[in-house]
Amino acid sequence: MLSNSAKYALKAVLYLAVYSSEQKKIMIKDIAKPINVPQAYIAKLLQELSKKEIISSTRGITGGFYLTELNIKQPVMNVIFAIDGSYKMNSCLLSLENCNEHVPCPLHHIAYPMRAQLIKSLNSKSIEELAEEIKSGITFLPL
Amino acid sequence: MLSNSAKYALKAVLYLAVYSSEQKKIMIKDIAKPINVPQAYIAKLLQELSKKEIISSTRGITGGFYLTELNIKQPVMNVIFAIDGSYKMNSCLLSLENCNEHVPCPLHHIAYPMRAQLIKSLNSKSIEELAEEIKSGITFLPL
DNA sequence: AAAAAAACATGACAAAAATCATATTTAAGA
DNA sequence: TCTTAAATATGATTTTTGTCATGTTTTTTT
Repeated sequence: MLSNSAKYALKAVLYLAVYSSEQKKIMIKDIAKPINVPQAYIAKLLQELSKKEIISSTRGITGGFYLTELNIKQPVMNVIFAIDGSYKMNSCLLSLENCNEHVPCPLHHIAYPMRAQLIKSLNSKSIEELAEEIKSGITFLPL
Repeated sequence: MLSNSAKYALKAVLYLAVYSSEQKKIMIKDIAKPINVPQAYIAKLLQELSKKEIISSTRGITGGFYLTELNIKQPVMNVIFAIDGSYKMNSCLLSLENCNEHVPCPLHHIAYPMRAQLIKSLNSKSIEELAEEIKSGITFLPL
């Protein structure tokens, strides 16, 4: 449903959403430690997100990763899609190609409604909204 | 959330639930084809399920796999646990060890209620109930 | 008792995912 | 313009997961 990579990417993006801005870029090494992900690994993921313009970055000294006002308004789902593609999230619980409302697999009625709801939530929640919840102590970033 | 192996196992068990009985054992080669899973692979999985007494089997000529009345009354979740263990199914969407109601991760409020609901359903639905739905054409086995 | 046909056990192999390493490019400051 | 410190690009390595192959044990039939 969600690759390890996507999970790591989400943690990093939320970290950036809380602690970075256009005026305050953050270096890869300062992201890796607090979110508890190997530096070289998260670097690769952030580069991919940057290329796809989910997040922003500048090179050179004083460079780093950050989120623009535009970046932070995006739905959380964008991060997941950028890393995993849409297949993983959208596929049926048994990974059956042709499971649908008209020809449902044995678990469809159990699993589909909840996945649909989850997808809806991830599409309607922005990165910013989640960041606000963290800032106000309603939710917590990893560890 | 669910390994490939668990998905294959579920398909096989549901196939047995629909087509087998103590009087009608089914050979591995006759299970593999209709559920569209490599024979050697599903063999290994069914042996594991048999050892853990989720399903039944007898050796020798006229042998095969089947479900007893007792086997078929089990919750669907048993199959998943037998193959994947409980961790995969129970872990938080971000796989954070210490995410819980009191210290929720940023996605907890979005994801947890749905996972809880899914787990509840998989624990309360028996293999038999799903098999009945297949028999009556409400749901469909793979392909 | 021997033969045949099934599950069972074990481990080898392959593919994918996760992780790590190295060299290159870019931007700022001296 | 040179040096430095950052992201970027590329690909190698490791680990995990999925797949396949081979031989062994068990049960029934002849």
